Amino acid sequence: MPKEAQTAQRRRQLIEATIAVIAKQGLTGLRIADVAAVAGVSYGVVNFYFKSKDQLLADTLEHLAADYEEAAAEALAAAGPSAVDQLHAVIALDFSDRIAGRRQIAAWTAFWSESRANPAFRRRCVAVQDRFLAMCRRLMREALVETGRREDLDLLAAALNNLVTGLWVELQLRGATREARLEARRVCVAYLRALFPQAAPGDVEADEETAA
Amino acid sequence: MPKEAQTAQRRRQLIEATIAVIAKQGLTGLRIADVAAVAGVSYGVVNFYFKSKDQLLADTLEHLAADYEEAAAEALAAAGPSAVDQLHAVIALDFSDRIAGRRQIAAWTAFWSESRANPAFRRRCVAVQDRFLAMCRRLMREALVETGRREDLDLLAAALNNLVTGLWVELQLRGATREARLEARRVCVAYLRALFPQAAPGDVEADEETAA
Amino acid sequence: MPKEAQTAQRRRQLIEATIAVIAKQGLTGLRIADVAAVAGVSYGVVNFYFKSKDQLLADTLEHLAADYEEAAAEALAAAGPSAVDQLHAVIALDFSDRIAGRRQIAAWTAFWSESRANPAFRRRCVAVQDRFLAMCRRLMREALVETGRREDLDLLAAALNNLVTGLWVELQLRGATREARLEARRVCVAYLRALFPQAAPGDVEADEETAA
Amino acid sequence: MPKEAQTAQRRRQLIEATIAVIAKQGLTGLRIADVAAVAGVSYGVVNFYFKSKDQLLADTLEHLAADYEEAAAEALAAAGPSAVDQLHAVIALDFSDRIAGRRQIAAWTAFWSESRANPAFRRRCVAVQDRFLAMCRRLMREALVETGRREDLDLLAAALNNLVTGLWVELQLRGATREARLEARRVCVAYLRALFPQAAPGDVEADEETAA
DNA sequence: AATGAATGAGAATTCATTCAT
DNA sequence: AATGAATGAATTCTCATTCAT
Repeated sequence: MPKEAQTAQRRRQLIEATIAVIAKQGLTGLRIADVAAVAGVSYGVVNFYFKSKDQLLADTLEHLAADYEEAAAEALAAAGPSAVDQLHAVIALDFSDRIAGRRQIAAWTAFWSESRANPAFRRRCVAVQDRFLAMCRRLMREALVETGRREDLDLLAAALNNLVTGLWVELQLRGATREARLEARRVCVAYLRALFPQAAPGDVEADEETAA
Repeated sequence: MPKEAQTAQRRRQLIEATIAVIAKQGLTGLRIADVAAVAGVSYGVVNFYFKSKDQLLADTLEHLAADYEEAAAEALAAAGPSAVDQLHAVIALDFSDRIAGRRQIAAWTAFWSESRANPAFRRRCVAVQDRFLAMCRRLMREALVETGRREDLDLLAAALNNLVTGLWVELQLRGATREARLEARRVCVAYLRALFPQAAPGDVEADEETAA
Repeated sequence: MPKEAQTAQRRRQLIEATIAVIAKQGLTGLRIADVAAVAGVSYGVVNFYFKSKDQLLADTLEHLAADYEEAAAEALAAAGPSAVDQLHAVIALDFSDRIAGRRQIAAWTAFWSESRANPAFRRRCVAVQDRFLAMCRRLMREALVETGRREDLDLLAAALNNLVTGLWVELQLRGATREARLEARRVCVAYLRALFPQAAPGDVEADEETAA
Repeated sequence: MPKEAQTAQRRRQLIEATIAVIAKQGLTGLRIADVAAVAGVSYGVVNFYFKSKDQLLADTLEHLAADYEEAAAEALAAAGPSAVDQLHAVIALDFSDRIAGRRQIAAWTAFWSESRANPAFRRRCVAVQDRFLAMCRRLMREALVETGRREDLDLLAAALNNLVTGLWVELQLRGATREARLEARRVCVAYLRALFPQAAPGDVEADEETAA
């Protein structure tokens, strides 16, 4: 393996260990030594690849955010052309195993909670939300052209965005099992159905395998 | 002042200082010494009134939760008899200064994020959510009797619940200013309007003073 | 004891322990834990009274420098009115037990050696040297008025200053025993005698008890 | 280049880098990695050519000392036959660019300061001083035969020795610029003139180029 | 020979907790 | 009750040294 790839691989491994430790012990219980232990390396390695614990956390958030944004782009590209279908594709992604695994959700909620104290966290979290909200607005605008306009469209787009966020907190509180994620997705779908009664959404259960 | 009341007062003062410090420094940045400094007492006092830092945090969450539950009961009692009005009253409370102040929101998100690692936190947070969800279900069931049934009522009630949660995270990320809270409330109201188009809600602006 | 005095006392105790450890282990071998052990306290105490190791060192240098300047002022005040007598008094001080003890000399040479890398050290060391040089110049100017002018007076004053410095390094290398300090003083006196042959200096041996 | 010569060359390169790093960061700030970086090699190389950091430092001191002793022998050989001339030649060397460069002076003062804690350092530093002192004694004895005896000759020879040492500390504190070295040399020359008024020394400025 | 990733001992620092005053 | 000095466990970070490539 070329050296750069190996470095990237090691960093990724440590970041994933970090997310796992946050999920298990919370951000307040995160110890460099535990990260190293989970990654199966000596703890010196962590400070070798990340200048400091702060840097490790910043890079962890960046990894999480970039992964989400990438997955969202892919999901949109893979979905059908209808705006409603695209909304459903995004919702499926948001509660998929890849994106909304127990560990990722724990990490996201940790970063959200620290974001008032850490400007770098805040900026990155807000950037993700901004993009997600813009996407929701665009898709809902298109969907409502198809199904009939509403004057409070931006508020309803924000509601979708924040509904997803709130469901993630719920998953954090109750455990992001496969069943819980499916139920969360059903809540979102119910919301979309309430808004777009005419557009028949795909069956939640049926989609799951594809999304996971 | 009788001794017990004075003790309760001191504890409350320290708990509020704890919430303020969490808001400023995050849970990872919370130091007993800072709590004491904010409360204007020496740090020995904190260990005098709370067995340990863990206990201080548990009591802080309890304070937060009890305060919310009490305020919700009051808000329901003060609202009109219509289910839709009661829903609006709860929403108004959820984004009021008393309940959704910058500091409280920061504390709530912190407790949520640590709840997987701390069973005591988890239990208390889930209890609050359970009650809120039950209330939403009951009120929406009643509201839908008034306005027409839906089969996915429980999902829509969960959506309301989680929408509020998500909006709190949004407030945490973007700052819980008065204007931001008002906007969050508008999002909730838009959701309710989408569900109950017939029921004309009160004006958001007009309510604010009452709720605050 | 009033609280402030106790704090000052503790700080002094730790600074003296620091000097002792530098003398024994060198600056590179200085460990906070050793300082605490020598002072007979737990190592937390060191960070309690000094924000950091750097601060401890800066305060140690300040202590050393202030002590020297104070002792020099006292020595001058106590000496006779003749400039030559004052020069001899300063020399006696410079090799006295109080000022040129084994430990102090080790500390001074350590600070000198680090002064290029540490601007704060450099400033303080230079300030001491500046004052000492100014004093030498003034006294030698007066002494030479008494005994006959020389055009290279400033150079000869600098020589006295640097001779003392060099003798301190010599004491560091060979051990600042009482006898070694006495010998160092004899070297200085020989220099002064070479410059001021007419002015009969006091006997080195006889002075020692007074100076120590 | 034969293998052994290449090895010697590499070692010299690393030793010079060590001296440069001591000058920049002090002995407490010396890191193997910095030495390697200054030498332009990877840090593994340092441990390849020197068993340990301690060994690197010991070899650095040895290099410094041997270089000085060699240069002194050359300077004496190159000087005229008169003892006073030889003294002046040694003084010129002591403040020459080759011997008293900013970096060397920083290294010497570092080794002096650590010499109480490190017997190997102490022995080597003392050996240099012993030889220098013996040379001063011999030359001054001869010079005084030429110009008239003094009973305190050994003390005056020690004074010369320590004056040079002290001036090096001064250069360490104030910066060993060309001008500062020239001034230091003037101080020594003034001292020699005070001792040997009859022996007209060469002009300090004129000598400089030869010495450097 | 050279490189630099990996290791882990060692040191500084932080900070909750204790307890004498 | 309140204070804050003292303690020392726990943690981060540094960096010399090892060693596989």
